[in-house]
Amino acid sequence: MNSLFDIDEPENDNTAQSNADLNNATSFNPLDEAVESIFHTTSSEESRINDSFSRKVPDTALRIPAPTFLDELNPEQRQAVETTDGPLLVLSGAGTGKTKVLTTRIAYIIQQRKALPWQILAVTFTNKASKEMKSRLERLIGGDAFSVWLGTFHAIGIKILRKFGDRIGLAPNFIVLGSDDQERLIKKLMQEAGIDIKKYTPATMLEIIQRWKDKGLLPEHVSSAHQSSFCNGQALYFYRQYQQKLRALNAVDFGDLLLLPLALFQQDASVLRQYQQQFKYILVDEYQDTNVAQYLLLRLLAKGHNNLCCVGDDDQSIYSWRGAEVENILSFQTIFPDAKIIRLERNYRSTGHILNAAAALIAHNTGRLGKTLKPIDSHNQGKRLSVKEYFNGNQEAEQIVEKINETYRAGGLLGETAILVRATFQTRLFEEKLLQAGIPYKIIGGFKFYEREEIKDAVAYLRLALNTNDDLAFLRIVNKPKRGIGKQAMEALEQTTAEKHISLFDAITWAPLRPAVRKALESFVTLIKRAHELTQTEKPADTAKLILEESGYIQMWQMDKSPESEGRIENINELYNVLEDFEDIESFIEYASLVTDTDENTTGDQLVVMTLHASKGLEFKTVFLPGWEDGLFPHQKALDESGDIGLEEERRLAYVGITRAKREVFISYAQSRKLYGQWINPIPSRFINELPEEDIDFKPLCSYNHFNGTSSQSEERYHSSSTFEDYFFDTRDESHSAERHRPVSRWDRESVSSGFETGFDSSPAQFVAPFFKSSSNKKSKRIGKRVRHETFGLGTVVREEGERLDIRFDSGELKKIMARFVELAE
DNA sequence: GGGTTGCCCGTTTTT
DNA sequence: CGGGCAACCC
Repeated sequence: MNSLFDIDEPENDNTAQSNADLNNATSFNPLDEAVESIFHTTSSEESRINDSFSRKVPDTALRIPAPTFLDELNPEQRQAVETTDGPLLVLSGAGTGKTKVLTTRIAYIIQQRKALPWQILAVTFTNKASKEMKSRLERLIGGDAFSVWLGTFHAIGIKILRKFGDRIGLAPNFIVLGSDDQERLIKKLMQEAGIDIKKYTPATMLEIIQRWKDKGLLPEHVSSAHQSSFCNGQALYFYRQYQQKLRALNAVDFGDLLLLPLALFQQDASVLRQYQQQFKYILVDEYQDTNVAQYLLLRLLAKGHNNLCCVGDDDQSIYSWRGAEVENILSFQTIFPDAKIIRLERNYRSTGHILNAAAALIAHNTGRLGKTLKPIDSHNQGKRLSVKEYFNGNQEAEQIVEKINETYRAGGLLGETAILVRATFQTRLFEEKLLQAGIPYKIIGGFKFYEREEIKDAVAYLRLALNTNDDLAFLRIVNKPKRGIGKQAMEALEQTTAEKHISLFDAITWAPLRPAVRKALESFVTLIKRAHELTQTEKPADTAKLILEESGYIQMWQMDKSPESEGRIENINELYNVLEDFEDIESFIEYASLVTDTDENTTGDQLVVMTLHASKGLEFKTVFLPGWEDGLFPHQKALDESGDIGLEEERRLAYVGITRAKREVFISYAQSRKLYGQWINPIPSRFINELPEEDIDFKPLCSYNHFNGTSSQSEERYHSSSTFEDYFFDTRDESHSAERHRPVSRWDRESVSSGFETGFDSSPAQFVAPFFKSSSNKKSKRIGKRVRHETFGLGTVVREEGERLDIRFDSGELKKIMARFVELAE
């Protein structure tokens, strides 16, 4: 068997036993009260709510108004709400009201007194989604919404581990590691083992480990079928080491928040049984993005009452690269033979053209469950999708921003518009243009608040103040600000740590240290001890303020004269604000380790720019989809690494993008794009060809005067391009254009390695990949080399044709010179 | 111990 | 092109 968590195997003693127990479970269970008291003792606030609720059950239930909320549902939605018992899969297409179904379903279950709020488990993927669901549920049923077990998979996992983690050797105050801590850890392990970090990167190693965890596999469960050849097959060894290290630190990573509850359930059937009995109804959002570990968790928990309702859309599965298994949703009916399937196909969001185009696109994928989205107003098709070609990425950004500016100035709302890109680097251009145009905007998913260096550092100070055994926090800040602690000192500390089995912090007392270093470290110890006292007496925000000031950390940034330092101090002040909302530092740290971005909600009327991935679940009146170029979208790496599977996922991403729009879609691509400082010339995305002609309005660059019927300014705009590049591409030799659309991917390093000069940027030389592959396709050894000519002086080789070189001299002149007339200049 | 240079490499990223 | 990091030098 692939996993020891394979729940269909009866020989698994624990599971078999719990199965037997569960078959005896009834909908009313005298154990409920006991279970409740077990589950609600740590969080005082929550237990208060739950206790008062449980005492007032009949009252509260009666006070729930008649279910008028059912009247707001269409027949399919209503069916999805009323089919409460047994396994149910709700195939919910984009914009068909799945959140409404989920929240109404919870309300309905409670109203029908099929379960008490805390007997319902509702899991989402993002904090944002759970927040949204909680507030909508509150509108339906009031304060009871807070008693429902509603949260992300990871938040649920943490809750379970805090309570029962000790049964698998995890102290209740374990810390949750962020990705940087994880990487640091695995890197250290690999270096200690003498691995060439360059060749086998810690990030890749972590990814392999993560995939195992996603599959619910502990090191001892990794069979040959799951083995990895990475790093000469040593990945498993490092997985084992890594887990040991985590345990020694009393830490878990994100994967563990799913994996360890599984391990716990496997090891301690009584714990599993308690949860199985508690959760009478389980609801899952975004089921298409669950991984195997999540699936196993759900299956185990649902064995109690068998009321599992999964909502998802296989066409929107875009996270397989992170371990999500579309298979979970595709084979739902096989796994649960008595499962009902309900399709939600009435789309309340988009126009006919948008839905047609999206449907035609996604129809190119195989292995779908299949569904057809129908618009509410089938008579009005709306506007066709615009597909537009631009000279280059710069012009694309400029004109999209210009277009947005027009509607903005005409009184349109920015909040109804989004620019959705494939890769984060694309946001840079838009940011620049939006800034110039003075349009309020928000880039989502760029820098996460809690991933910023200064925030991580501040949190590390708090962590260490709370627990001096937190070696990772220690490592992060021991020399920040500089205290003169270097490699030598750290090695001494680590050695002492290893010998005496004590923390790095405690090792200071024993380690052999040079006097100056000892003095520095001892005052650090005093500082942290004082910080610890502060945590006992002061409020969290004041504690943080005092620690960061007394440690000299704030001063460190104040002294720093780099342009970001001011922002860093602002961020720390923002952190104090966040801390105001917390009773104690422990709960803040937990929050900080689970929440990735605080500022997911836009303030005021702002345009949003974000990746397609980040846009899932959102909707906008107008959506811009720039950069539809083969190599960028679909992304070359997805194609290279996963072939047709990768292509299909990219196509689903395109589907997600299009279906975000209510009214208008603007797809575009550029003939040239700057990548890694060099120009490349991609071809239009193959997805564009998959859009039905009757749903789109295609505007190629060369024929703008024929196609543009709406605005007379358009022509002028094309010619008033503001950059050298625009001008250059506008006037360049037309003989190249015939080659422009050759279906050759140019999104790789090879294709940009040869090129010729733009002719405008004299120094340093800028390269432009040709529209065609250079006649001699062999790689050139001379391009980019600095050379000296007797009369023209220094220059850079920009093109090579046998012995004939094109050289851009520093004077700005471009000349053809035979190689023998120049010498290499070093 | 700390600053500097030179080389490598570059998706997406709910938690 | 630019960030990150390791080797290298003061």
